[in-house]
Amino acid sequence: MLKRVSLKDIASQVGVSSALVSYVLNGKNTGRINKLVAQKIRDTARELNYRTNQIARSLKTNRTNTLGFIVANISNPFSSHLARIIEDEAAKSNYTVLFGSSDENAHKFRNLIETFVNRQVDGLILAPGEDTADQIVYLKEQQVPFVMIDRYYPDLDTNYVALDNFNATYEAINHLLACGYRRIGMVNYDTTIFNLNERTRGYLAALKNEANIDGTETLRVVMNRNIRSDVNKVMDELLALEEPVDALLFASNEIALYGVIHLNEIKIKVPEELAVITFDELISWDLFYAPLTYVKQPLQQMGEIATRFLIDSMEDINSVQQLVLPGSLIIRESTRSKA
Amino acid sequence: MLKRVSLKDIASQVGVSSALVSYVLNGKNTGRINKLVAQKIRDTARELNYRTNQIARSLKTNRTNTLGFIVANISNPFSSHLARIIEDEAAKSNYTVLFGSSDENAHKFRNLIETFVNRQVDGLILAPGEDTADQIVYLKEQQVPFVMIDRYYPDLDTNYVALDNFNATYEAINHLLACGYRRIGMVNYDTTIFNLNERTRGYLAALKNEANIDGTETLRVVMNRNIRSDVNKVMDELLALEEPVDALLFASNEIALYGVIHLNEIKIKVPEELAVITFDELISWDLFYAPLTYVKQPLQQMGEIATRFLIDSMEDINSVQQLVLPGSLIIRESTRSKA
DNA sequence: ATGGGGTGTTTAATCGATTAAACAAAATTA
DNA sequence: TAATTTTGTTTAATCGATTAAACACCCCAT
Repeated sequence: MLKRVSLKDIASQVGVSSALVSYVLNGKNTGRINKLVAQKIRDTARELNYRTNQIARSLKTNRTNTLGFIVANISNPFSSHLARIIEDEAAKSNYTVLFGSSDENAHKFRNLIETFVNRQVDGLILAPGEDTADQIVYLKEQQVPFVMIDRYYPDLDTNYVALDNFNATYEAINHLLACGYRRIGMVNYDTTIFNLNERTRGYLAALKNEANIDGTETLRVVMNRNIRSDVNKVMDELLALEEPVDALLFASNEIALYGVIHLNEIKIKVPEELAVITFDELISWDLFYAPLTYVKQPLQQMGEIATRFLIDSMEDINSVQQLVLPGSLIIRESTRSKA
Repeated sequence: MLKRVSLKDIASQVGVSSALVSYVLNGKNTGRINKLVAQKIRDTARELNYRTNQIARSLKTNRTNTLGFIVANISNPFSSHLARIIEDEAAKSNYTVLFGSSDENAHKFRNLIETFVNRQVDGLILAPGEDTADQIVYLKEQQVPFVMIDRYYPDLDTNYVALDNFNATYEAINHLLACGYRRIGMVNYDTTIFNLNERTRGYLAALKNEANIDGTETLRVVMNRNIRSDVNKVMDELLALEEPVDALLFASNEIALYGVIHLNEIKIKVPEELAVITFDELISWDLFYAPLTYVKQPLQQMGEIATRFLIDSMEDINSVQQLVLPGSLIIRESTRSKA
């Protein structure tokens, strides 16, 4: 890499001190600087193609103008879409975003936090997985500004923005009931993650309150380690019940992907034999012959608000803001009303 | 953010100079340092939870141990998968990867390069879009180590690793011919991007050499700005020809996504009425009732090799390595042999 | 003429880590 | 015992930018 042009190079070329060059290029002390000299400095900077050495600047100012965003899984479209939104939003406030993917692994999550903190990011946006509460507490102790997105710990007094998972799921189930479905199953992860369990709670509450049905019988969980085979297994179970399910709610886009592929394999007709609802807006849902009904999350808002909350926290570490946002149900072919 | 622990803090706690602390923690000068003192320093560092200030280290060493990866579009699974591979590969050599998405926009591409260079990344991995040749030339002039991946300029003497697009496409067409299809169409972008045009070249060559067919008549291009409606339009055209196409090659996963959704809409049966081949391994291909045949790119290899080439270039800026890799055709339902 | 107020610019310390070179004390050799 | 090596540690410069404080003028009012 060619040696880069520094303030000093400009200074010596123009014949002034590097301090003056710094003042001019940063627009400080503007009142007093000789206009001709200032112009000369600017011209020379352009001519030499000067670029600030951000490393040196950061060392002195203790700010990197960088945010870290740790997603659960970068290859999940939910994460990559959010990443895109946050990147754009942060850019408006002159921040660059670094990404990391924890792959739902607490150990990797910890490493990423460490990496980001070592690189002196100014703040963190986090979608934490299981067993990460200690890390969150640590960040709070260290007074590192951060905000949680999508996932959060309700008991911890931290910034967060997330979907109102309980009500979003409640409405989804309500929709199925309104379409005449009664044997409604659900497939969720076996997890301690709050927002996923809120979905289960919404499912059970809707069935109970709206139709006096006990959903526990048709609720199934799958393990992250053998997600695909587990999904296949529990679906087979639910469809082989004495009174089989006639509708199925998948608690995540990942579960739904495997679930729908399995429906293709075992040639179950949607929605005639089984109605399907899932979470998140994926183009994949349109490749299926019966485009899937889904709970759309307000990604744009979530990303913007998270960035806002974080920046507020960076200005005042005591600022704590929390928000849950409503989802919207996008109704399509896969939940057509029962004849 | 709490004031962080520095070398000096450890030094004063132990009662030695910060130089000695630096030597110990970096394992230099190991021969001469008193073992007890060294242990004490290490213990104190742990006790105070010391983390190197990478900013300060970078300023001095002129290395950030950071690579920049600019993808064409982070929400394309091709990109995010590659990002994941490169991240893991780079980590093995102790590099962190920063990501940026140019969204196929030359202006954004330029900005990202600037951002990364200002932040002193040690090297760049690039998937450049259209009109970016000037940027590539600039990087070469500035002697910034970089490698191109997936996309490259054949005329520029730079590092790259990419798919052998010509032969991969040739084989895909050959497969269709072998299955008995004769009216084989192709939908590609209207672009100057080399690797995409190689696909067109492979398509035409295979038809000509293997079956003496002139493919130009069934070749269609779409514009990036209205990609979805263009895809719909050209597909309708090809299916409405006097002699309609009985097979279709989509030149990218994005085109195929829209294309297959359209087939759902207009209820064309795959493969009975139309066989389909696409590029890239996407889970989406399995949501379609006739799982799609596709050209699989050797992503793992591409990512590993690109990282390798880049690191070689960082050690010796004159090192230039180029490689094209074969794809593999994954044959499935969407190209079943004609009865 | 003297002191006060602008104006324009420079000096010098600083951020935290690295590292060549210097130094001091102990150990070894002559 | 004096000279030399070895051992253990410190000094001080450096990376490049920032910025408070100092400085040197000039102008003007008392």
